Amino acid sequence: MNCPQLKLENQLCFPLYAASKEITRRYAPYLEPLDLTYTQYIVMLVLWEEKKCNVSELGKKLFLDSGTLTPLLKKLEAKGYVQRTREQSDERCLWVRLTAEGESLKRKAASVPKSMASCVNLSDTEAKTLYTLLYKVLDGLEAG
Amino acid sequence: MNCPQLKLENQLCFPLYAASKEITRRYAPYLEPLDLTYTQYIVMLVLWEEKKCNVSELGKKLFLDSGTLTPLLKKLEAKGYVQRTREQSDERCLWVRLTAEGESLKRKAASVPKSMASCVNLSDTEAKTLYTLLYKVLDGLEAG
DNA sequence: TAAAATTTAATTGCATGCAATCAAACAAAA
DNA sequence: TTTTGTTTGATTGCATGCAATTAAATTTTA
Repeated sequence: MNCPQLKLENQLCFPLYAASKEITRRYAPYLEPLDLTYTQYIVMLVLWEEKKCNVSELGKKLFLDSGTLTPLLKKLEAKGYVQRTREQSDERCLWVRLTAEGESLKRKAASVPKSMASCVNLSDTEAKTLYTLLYKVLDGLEAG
Repeated sequence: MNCPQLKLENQLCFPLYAASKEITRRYAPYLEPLDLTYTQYIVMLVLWEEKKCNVSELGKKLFLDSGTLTPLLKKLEAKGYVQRTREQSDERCLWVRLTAEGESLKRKAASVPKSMASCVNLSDTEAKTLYTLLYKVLDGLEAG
């Protein structure tokens, strides 16, 4: 059976999947000194901006569910980077806050984005186009 | 500390990571009737083209290592889709071949790419641009 | 107010992914 | 031929990811 649409080279999903994995793998050496995995790193990115966030907000921002976040946040707590505390008035709500150590880690992380950018072989224009198209895909998936 | 480069919205990696995950998740309902996960699906894509492939070739094409492929291929074998046999002349080499059932699954898979394309909210031109940029990233990572 | 529905995390089970290591088979060199 | 190195998969251990379920707390409704 001849089926061009089933050829690997005709899939859009595949370079997306592969590039994502390879990029994540490339982050590892830069994140290792911070004792962070890539997923832990993007959680910290949110916390460095927000200071305080509950699990469902984190999940919405990062497209991650509680099955992923709960154990990950417990690990960040074990490392001493965050604190997990229940809301008094509604104990279903768990607040995640940076500790002083977690806050100070931001300084060490500041150089990571530049290091990574140098690994990606795109011009500023190309990077911006890619960024826009990826968010268009994401928004489309959220809507659909 | 004010650090714009650490804002989530200024990361290129993040929409790449999130879009990849969401797309993979969107595939699940279309692949479920074939009894395939997404990763199993892309392995089958290669085999539908190649008929016969060893583990290292598969890994190179799909950016996956043996720690991922070995158990996955054993599952495909358990489902009856592939056959794993050692090369006579060099027993380190393991050939993966489609069974008749694996081959016939191609017919059922033929509609998957179109279904998925309808989930992605991009014009043909945008999709082509995205494709090109993603491969540029991938090639750059392989080279660097 | 009592029951039903909703919200929010946590848990469970399964499937990746990958680094590091191991083991077997083969190839090259001394 | 023995040793050394290389290639190829397999194994192990850790960290995601997600669907489905559960449990607790709160809100809505009858």
